Amino acid sequence: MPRVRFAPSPTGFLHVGSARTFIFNWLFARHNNGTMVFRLDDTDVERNTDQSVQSIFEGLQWLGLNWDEEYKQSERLDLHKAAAWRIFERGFAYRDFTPAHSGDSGNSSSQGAWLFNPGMRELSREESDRRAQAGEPFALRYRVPRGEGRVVRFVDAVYCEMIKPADEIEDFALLRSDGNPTYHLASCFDDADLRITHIIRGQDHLTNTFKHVLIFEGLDSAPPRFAHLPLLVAPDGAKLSKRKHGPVVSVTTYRDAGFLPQAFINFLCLLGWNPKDDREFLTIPEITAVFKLENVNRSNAVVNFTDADPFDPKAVHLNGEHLRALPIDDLTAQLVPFFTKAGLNPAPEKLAAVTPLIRERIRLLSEAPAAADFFFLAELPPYDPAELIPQKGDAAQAKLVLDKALSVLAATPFDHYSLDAALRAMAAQLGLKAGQAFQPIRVAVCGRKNAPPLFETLTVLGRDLCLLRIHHAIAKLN
RNA sequence: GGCGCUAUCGUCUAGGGGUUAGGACGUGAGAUUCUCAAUCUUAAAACCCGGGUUCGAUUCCCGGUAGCGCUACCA
Repeated sequence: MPRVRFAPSPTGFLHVGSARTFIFNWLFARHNNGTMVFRLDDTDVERNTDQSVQSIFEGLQWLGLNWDEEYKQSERLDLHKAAAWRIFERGFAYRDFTPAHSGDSGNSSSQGAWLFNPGMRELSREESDRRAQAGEPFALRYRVPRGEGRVVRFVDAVYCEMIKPADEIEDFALLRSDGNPTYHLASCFDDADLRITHIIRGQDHLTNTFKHVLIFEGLDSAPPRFAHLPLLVAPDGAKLSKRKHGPVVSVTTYRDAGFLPQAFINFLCLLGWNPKDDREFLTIPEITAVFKLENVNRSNAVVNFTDADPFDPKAVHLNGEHLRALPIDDLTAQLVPFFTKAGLNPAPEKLAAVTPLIRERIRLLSEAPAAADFFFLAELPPYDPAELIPQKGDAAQAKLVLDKALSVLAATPFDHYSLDAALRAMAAQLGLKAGQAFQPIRVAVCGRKNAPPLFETLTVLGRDLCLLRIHHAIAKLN
């Protein structure tokens, strides 16, 4: 039974790259009947914030994908330290008494020397113990095997076989001079201890993985399988970052803009993975059914946002499709908070009647209030009376139509078929095309030219309101 | 600088020694229609460059270039 983990560091909001990593882990777990572990990698006390923890949980809760076990790395600190010393006792690590680097990292000239700190590696156990005893500060470093032909290798599910000469891997730190474990140690120990079988994570860890397999060896633990995911990058090519790109990369931004989680997930899955057929609109069960790490590709994917439009057009399009796939009642329920936020408080029955009229006209939930406000406003916002006049008509004609409509609507039952028949008859009687006759009425009633189909709109609005608005429109024309 | 990864329409991608290089988004045109949408049809749009291997490379190999990543006692 596979066990996978998602291990975010709470140093900022949950961003779309992390979300995708979570999703791929989740899909792999669910596809293989495995276990999903959530682990908060919160060892960096300096940069961790509660707000970030909050944001991560908020984002994941919105996605609606669950996990089976939950851990906090900071609660396992003693375990990590003990693990480091076990590695030391097994001869895979040594104390390095060299003072920590003082800032400047531009050491391109010191080629070779960076691999390890000369001398320290060869210090006798006695001397090492004595200096430690004397209180001299030190870091604990991994003793990377040296010598001709020594290589470190692993097989990545996405990038295939990876091999690196051990001589190109530096003696990296396991414990800092303050005694605290580094990320690499904590992460690997936890992965081993939690019996993680597959590590699925961003490709930015691909080269770190060589160090990780070394740590697993020091831990006397068989390394898990690895799968590295291509990175999500911004249109400028840089790795998506909270720092550079701001809230457009935050999952909650998508939520607040009215994306459906299933659409967002669908979109993210298509970045670096595809089902090998021409389907693009996919439900979560559909994706789960066919998800394979082997179908993950190896090149970075651009999330195509701009200053003008913070969302990738494809994401928006997919959201529109998912919106339309939703049962009306579900969509209505999703819409409520967006109307509330816009200051409209639609009666539930009325909103339920409006939803089908706007469903094909919005791509984001947040677009709904602007598309349907006239259904709920007592008074129409001001509009240009010129809009009442159709293309090849004039004010007199518009007024004629509206006057006539007044009497027709007063006398017609307010259902779709009756209105259809009555208004078409009216148009014919006036010698006008349907479009010409309907525009004045639509604008009078909706306050704008582009709106849902007329008869349905009238029905939902109700006779009284329609007549009132037409009266107002006539007044505007005078 | 070193090491690694990657390279197909603007973007996401399929494909693969011989194809009209396929799909999707976006863009243009048209159909439908009471407007706008939705829907349907359609057009324009791509194999980074140079060498090999081969009868034939966009595909395989090598090199270059570019982008990205790693190169911390950050994660």
